[in-house]
Amino acid sequence: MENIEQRSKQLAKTYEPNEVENRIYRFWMEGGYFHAVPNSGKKPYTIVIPPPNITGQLHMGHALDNTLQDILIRWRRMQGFEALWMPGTDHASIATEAKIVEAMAKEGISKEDIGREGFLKRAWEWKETYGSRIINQLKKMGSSCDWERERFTMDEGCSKAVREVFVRLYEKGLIYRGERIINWCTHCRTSISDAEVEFEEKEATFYHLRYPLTDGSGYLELATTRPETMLGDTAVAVHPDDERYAHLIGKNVILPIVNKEIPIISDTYVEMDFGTGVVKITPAHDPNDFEVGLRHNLPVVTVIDEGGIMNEFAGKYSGMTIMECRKEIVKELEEQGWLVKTEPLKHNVGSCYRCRTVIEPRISMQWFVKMEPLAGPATEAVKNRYTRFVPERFEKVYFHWLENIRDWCISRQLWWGHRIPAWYCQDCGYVTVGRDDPSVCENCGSSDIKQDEDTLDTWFSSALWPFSTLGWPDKTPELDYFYPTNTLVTGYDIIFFWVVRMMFSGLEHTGKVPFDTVFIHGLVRDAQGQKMSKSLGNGIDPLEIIEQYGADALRFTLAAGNSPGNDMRFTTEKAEASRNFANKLWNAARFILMNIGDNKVELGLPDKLELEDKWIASRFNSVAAEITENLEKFELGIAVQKLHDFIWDNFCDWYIELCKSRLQGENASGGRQVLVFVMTGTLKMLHPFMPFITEEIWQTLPHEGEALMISPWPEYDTALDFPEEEREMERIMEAIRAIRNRRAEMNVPPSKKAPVYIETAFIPTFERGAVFFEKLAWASEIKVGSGFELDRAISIVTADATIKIPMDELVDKDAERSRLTREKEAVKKRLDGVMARLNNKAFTSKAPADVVNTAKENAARLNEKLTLLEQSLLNL
RNA sequence: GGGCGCAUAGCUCAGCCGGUUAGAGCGCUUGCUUCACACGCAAGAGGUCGGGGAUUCGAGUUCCUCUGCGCCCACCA
Repeated sequence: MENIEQRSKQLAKTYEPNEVENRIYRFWMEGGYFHAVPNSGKKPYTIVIPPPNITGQLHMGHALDNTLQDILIRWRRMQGFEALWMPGTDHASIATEAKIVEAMAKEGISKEDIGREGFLKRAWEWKETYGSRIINQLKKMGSSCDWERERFTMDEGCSKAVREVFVRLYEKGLIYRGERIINWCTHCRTSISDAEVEFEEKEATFYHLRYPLTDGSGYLELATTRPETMLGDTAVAVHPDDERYAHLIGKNVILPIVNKEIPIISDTYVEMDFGTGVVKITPAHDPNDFEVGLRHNLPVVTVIDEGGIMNEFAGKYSGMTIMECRKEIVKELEEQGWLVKTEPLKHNVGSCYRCRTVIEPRISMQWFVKMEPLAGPATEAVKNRYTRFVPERFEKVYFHWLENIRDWCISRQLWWGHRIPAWYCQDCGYVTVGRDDPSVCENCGSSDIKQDEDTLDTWFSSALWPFSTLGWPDKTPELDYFYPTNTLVTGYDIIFFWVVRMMFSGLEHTGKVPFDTVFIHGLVRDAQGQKMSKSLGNGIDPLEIIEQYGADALRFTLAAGNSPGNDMRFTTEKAEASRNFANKLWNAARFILMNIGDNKVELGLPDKLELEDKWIASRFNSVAAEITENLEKFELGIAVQKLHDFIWDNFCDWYIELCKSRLQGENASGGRQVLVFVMTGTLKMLHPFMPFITEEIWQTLPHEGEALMISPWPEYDTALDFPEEEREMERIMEAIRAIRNRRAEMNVPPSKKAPVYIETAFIPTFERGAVFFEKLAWASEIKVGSGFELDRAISIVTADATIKIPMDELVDKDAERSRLTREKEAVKKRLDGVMARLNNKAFTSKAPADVVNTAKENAARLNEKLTLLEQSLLNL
């Protein structure tokens, strides 16, 4: 307390976030306030962080995601929950491996040069160097994660969970290995899952080719966008019902250039209306053709290798890239007369979501998770409301995806990741899969076994994140207490990648849903509404915003702009407005501190409350109730907006102003007490949104407890409910606004004070409020009563009072008359509207009582105002 | 081919269960060296809530339909 004066002197005129933020964050860390422990006697509330990639740098998406999580976790912590925000990072196999390979390339080293061991050593070093970068950036945001529990998807515990899950699923027959056609990225040189393929409509050329019938009776015309794959054609297909070709089914055609006989088959996969109704079948390089090939037992001829180069089966084209080969083939087909025509065609092309390289469907031996048995429970859990989405519409997306799900290809031809725990016996061929690394074949005992070279899809480990981080598969107190977690906060763009997989994994392995609520947010876009991206270079760096405006301003901007599930635009103008708000708050605190001076301030409200005290207390109270409700409903944007309005409008623009004269007089201590009470209470509610500045101010003001971040959340208190005083204050405020309005219209400067005569039926109210008119309505003198006889005065009419201000030289009776008449007409028009409703039997009989009552009160007020206006006109 | 979202003040967006005179920030206009704050104060202008129809005592809000943007999913080569 003794340092308040000292502190208040230190308070700069404008808030300087940078120094404050680092100091406050350290203070929280030293206090251990972020740490949550099991079985504390409190109810748990848990959020697991979507683990950022170790390659990552904080971008606006992270900033939004983490702001929302921190708001929720701080709020729940203050509400008295044992709030755990579980942090960590993801190894991000493809992205990380690509980065390391890239870095090595600069040194002229390739993966093969240093081998698997050497590569992994480098990768871990890389992780040690860069893995903490994103974590430090999250700290700059103010994130109150339990850093003592920080995890990594490839740490010992997570790896153990991954191994356990793999073995369990394998033993249940839900993981299998097989030769399938999968999505192959020729750049990353690995398979990727269906979810990792991004489709984009592209302009292509549709080549119409003709293949001659072997019996010499003619040709079969077909069309393709990929002529180079004809080298791997093993059939042509038509629809069984297609009369045009029915007589040809079973006959053969000669594959041009290759000069090989291939059969004409029929399959319902062929669309009769599309192209010529004839499709060339290349089982090795097209997923549909692969299926057709299976149905018809067609041979598979692979002509493209894993690097996107034509292989030895491509004959003379061997060694060419796909595009080179296409060019050559088309040229040759044309020369030989097999090319009928070309036409432009728009069609969907899949590309790798990491590197944008066109996906090459490719047959290879891979590991898969059988999805059908897992998808059912995941669907049911949401249908039965064990987990819900906010906003709800995303459930539809979730269901749809699960309904159409195909088996998940989980093996990756990468080194950085969890290596597949399968060992192949070189003698008997048996596959040994186990929790511990085997030294011999489980089947024949041979010691000549080799581990699978592949690693698992990154998402395989992230899918376990909600429980692997809590200790699963061990039965830990953490798992028991914090699991299932409560809220999962993420963007709609990773529902498929992550949310779905956590859902079915959680259900399969723990028997419980991993979280009760999935809170979905949208993308942060730039000022033009474009997606922020590296290639466009339009990204706004959150760290720069923090540097310039402060972390609180960044958070406020993101929170205020959040409407569940919707995208938002980020502009520096918004950040600036948020910074201004922080400064407003800062100065309100400065004002209070200056007025406290050396005085001791008792905590809590004073015994005797003035009218304005009851008004602000009552407003504060309803705001507390509303905001809590908004937060419960995940309406964070609305909540923070309400706080903003309360602080700026009610507290700063009115209450502080109302207090000013009182703070100079006898009753100053009560005012100081109320100021501190409302300010600290408001700081509590604002804290989850703007943690740094609120903590800093709170520490400076008289307070109870060691930190704002662990002080109790304000609750609605019936003792603070003063509806009558709120109405009274409204009457006074309306009168003050009306006077200000009139004076502004007449261009009367504040320096020109004038007496104010108030004629009203609410004499006690206005007598109590009289003092406010001096400062806020520039009154030189106030009289409250009735029947004031004033010769040259302007009249200002509210529903509750007629205010007269003598201003000889400024009064123009004609202007007054026309103004009052205009106002009268406006009031009359509105009154007519209300009366029309009240005279409508259908309205009075069908509308609920409170709506009818409001209308009646309204009519009464309008009536009153109309009467007052008419009187003023008569008295002119 | 399915599904979803958005369309409200000059700009960016709120607006929950339908219910007084539709809000905020920025911008704009006018005035203000008011002893917390010009990153401020006071006052103000600005909206037939995309078009049409329906339900209702009452619709920005519900339903249908149309238009325009945007997104997601899907194996017509």
